[in-house]
Amino acid sequence: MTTILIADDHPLYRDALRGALSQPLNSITLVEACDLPETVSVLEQQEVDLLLLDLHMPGSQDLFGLLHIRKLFPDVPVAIVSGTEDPAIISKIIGVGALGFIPKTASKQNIKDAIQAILAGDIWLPENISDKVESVDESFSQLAEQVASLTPSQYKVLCYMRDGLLNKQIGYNLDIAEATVKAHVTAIFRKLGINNRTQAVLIASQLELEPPAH
Amino acid sequence: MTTILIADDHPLYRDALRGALSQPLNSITLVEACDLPETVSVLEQQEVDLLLLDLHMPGSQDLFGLLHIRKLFPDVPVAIVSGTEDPAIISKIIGVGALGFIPKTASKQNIKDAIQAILAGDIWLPENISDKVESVDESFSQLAEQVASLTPSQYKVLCYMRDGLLNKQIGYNLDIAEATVKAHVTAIFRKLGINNRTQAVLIASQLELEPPAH
DNA sequence: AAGCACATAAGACTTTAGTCTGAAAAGTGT
DNA sequence: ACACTTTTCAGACTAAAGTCTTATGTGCTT
Repeated sequence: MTTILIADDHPLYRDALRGALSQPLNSITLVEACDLPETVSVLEQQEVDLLLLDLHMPGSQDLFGLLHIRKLFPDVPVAIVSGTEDPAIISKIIGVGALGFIPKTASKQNIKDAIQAILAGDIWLPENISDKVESVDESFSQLAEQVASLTPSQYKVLCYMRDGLLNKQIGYNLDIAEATVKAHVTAIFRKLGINNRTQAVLIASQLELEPPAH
Repeated sequence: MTTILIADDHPLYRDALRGALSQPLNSITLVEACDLPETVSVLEQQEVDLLLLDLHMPGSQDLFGLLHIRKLFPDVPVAIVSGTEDPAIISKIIGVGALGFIPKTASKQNIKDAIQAILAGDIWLPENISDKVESVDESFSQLAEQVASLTPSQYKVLCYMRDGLLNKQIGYNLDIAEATVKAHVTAIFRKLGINNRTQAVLIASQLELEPPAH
């Protein structure tokens, strides 16, 4: 019995994925989520054998969200579903720990192949670009490691910093004291090897892959 | 007599452009620049009838640099040369005031056509994507307008802010007092409708179009 | 000549940011 | 049970950010 979690904010595409999965694969359980917090919540509650994650979900923040998931649930295989087909971006996705990349233009047969490969422990990429995917450069993987070393609370604080909030506002949102926020901020700076919040915001927004579409 | 300025940091591609231009068009003068400050310097010194601008030049910062050029020299027609072919990005480029977009994969004939069209005052786009280019949404064009309203000094200060520098360091780099930097920073906040530097950095980095390649 | 935008900057001030020390509670894994 | 990490936060402090006011000089426009 295999459990697959579909995390995508687009209901229609969730339907399409469900359709592509239910037919070829039997004895699977499908679970769905439409934003990042919900995805985390599902992963906490039940065992999941494969996560199909859309990079552009609300709260996901592209690679930033993927790093977060990888950090919290290192044992859950993750395949990224996205509309992008840029080899440079796909390289980074793989470099950050995803086991596969499924373009939204993939056929049902491709999706089926991909999922079976990933469930078997392989890395799966679209054929036409698998040779274009290179290993990411050292500075990026170092950055990814540093961001991945953040604790969940530190991650949340960094998310709010990236939205331009003051420490006081972050504390209000997370329902903790400003002193605690400051403690987290200092810890983040240490781990990222920086010394002010502007640099932290820059690092966080470097993990965005596309310009904001809205 | 027509003067064309080629601004591209890649010497080989400058050569290629030069080759594509010297043959079909006669009675033109070619000038070259390899980074943004040099481009500005050339535009200050001589009349230029067309600027072929690479978005990814050192110091250029993508749309940020284009906005800067458009602000300083609103009468100089600008065509963007870039490797991207993403319609969303091209839409923004046109929305920010460029008169044309020439993909780096364009043929000599295409380049010739493009330049003649733009010199004649038309907007030129690659055929295969000209129908996919949409008008950019209101919030983005409003953002672009606000950034374009910055004075040259304010632009420079924002550039340094975006690099994570302190006011004191910015003052040292620009050889002005920290008090002056603060005055500029406050003016920038007013124009952008924000109240702290984190938000300024976010706006500036939203005008980046691709993740840093290096 | 007068007006205007811009750049420069000092002074005084309030508010955030950020560090350091220390400490207590809660959870995690062995 | 023990060690370890994480989260929480206070107090005291230094540094930086940001506002407001005022002012001088320059260059450009009308």
